[in-house]
Amino acid sequence: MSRQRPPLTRREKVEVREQAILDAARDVFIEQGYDGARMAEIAHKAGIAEGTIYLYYRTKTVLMRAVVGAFWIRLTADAEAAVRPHDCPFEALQALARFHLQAVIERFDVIGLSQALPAKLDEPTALRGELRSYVSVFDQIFQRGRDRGLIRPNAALWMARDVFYGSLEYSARTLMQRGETYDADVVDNLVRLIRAHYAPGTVSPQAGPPDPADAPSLLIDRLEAVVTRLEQL
Amino acid sequence: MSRQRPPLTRREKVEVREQAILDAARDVFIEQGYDGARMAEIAHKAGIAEGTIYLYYRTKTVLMRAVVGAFWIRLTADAEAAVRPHDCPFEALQALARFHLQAVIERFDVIGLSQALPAKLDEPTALRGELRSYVSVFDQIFQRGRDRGLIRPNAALWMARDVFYGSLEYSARTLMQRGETYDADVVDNLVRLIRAHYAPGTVSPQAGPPDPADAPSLLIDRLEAVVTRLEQL
DNA sequence: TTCCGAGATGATTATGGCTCATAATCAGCA
DNA sequence: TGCTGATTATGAGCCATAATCATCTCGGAA
Repeated sequence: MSRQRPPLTRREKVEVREQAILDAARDVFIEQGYDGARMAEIAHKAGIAEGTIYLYYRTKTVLMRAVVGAFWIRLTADAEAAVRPHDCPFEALQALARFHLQAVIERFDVIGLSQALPAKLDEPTALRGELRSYVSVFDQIFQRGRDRGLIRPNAALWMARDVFYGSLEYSARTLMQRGETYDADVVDNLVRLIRAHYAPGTVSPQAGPPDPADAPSLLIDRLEAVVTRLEQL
Repeated sequence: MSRQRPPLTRREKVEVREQAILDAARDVFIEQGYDGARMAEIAHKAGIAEGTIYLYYRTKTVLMRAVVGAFWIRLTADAEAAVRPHDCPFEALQALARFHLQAVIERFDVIGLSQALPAKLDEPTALRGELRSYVSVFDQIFQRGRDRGLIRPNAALWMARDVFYGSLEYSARTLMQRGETYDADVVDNLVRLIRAHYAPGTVSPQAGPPDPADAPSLLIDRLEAVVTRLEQL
């Protein structure tokens, strides 16, 4: 519709080409898998010659890493959007769990590629950043819950995170194997599970019941310790 | 030491060769990954010609499937052995969790290959049986717990299973990324988590109104959490 | 108009999975 | 113990495809 001739600078042209390659590569990788995808087909779909790809991405593996990285960045934005409306941490957790389970099932192929990828690259730093960003959406919710006193303060955040993402990923796999799709019960079960274990006051059944008589003196001890720490900042 | 000439029948010779190929393939696949592994090297290590491999395994993918399948069968036997001594279901669960986390960390490479594999095979039946057997070690323990009334009778077994294996697998990944190894706390945390949620009678604190008596303690919990975050800045 | 060089091209090379014509081996038999 | 047909092993070569590189294109500066 824009009648005006697009004044493409050199830099812009490069970016357009780069995006075209990325788009074509995404389609072909998803459809054919890593090994099945042929660079010739990607080049053809992007409307360039085969050799040109290598001016933008040194190898096939690097190209797929770029595709998968872009995917995670997009997914992170979507997850944040899904979580934003919820103020209550547990509602946010529920929303994130729903989003993640849905995403893993829908985009199973791409996510599968992500896991196969790191082994291929020499630098173990591959994808780390993107994955870390995605996963930290959970961390922020968990932190908020802790600040509001809805979660035990001594809970190890990373363990909770592992349970959350690990369970959902595994559930997605088994759901798909069984030929089923998204299952709300899985999400509910997981959120209740985490809630039960990380709720404050709920003394974990491992340690013995605290002696009520100790309560006031213990509280004062802890209070003094915290004040001391504050003073030292 | 056996002076006697081993009377190898044709069938026995075939089995020996098959095992030699499997062993060589396992080593090379682990060392080089699927794509990095060259059939020529596997053949060389097995002491046979390249073409001979194809008399035993039709393709490279089929060969790796055999390697991975044998691995899971062995792992299942080991897991059962680790669990056997424990009569109490929760002790058994703890033992299984320890074993699994250890195994996933030690054999991360092979297990990673397993996940990359199914996508490569046309038949979706690939590996299903072996994985199902391995995973059912958990199921048996959970069932026993239910029979003895230690676990809510209405609990969905497969969801518990997903949480168990999913959490451990994901934990193993993050532990390794962090350069750490086996961590007993992860196992303890998970077992307590499952115990808290699946114990009978324990109504999950869905929306438990906070007991006013807990207020001071909760306040300090929150204070400690905030200070901890402040310190980490 | 000529010239330049960054950028694009695709024929060519290198690699590795897989095939197949041929050779080696073996059990059964006289 | 030699003969024989069937079974099993071999590795040079085929082919698909990732990656390379000599060559070409073309916008813009002189």
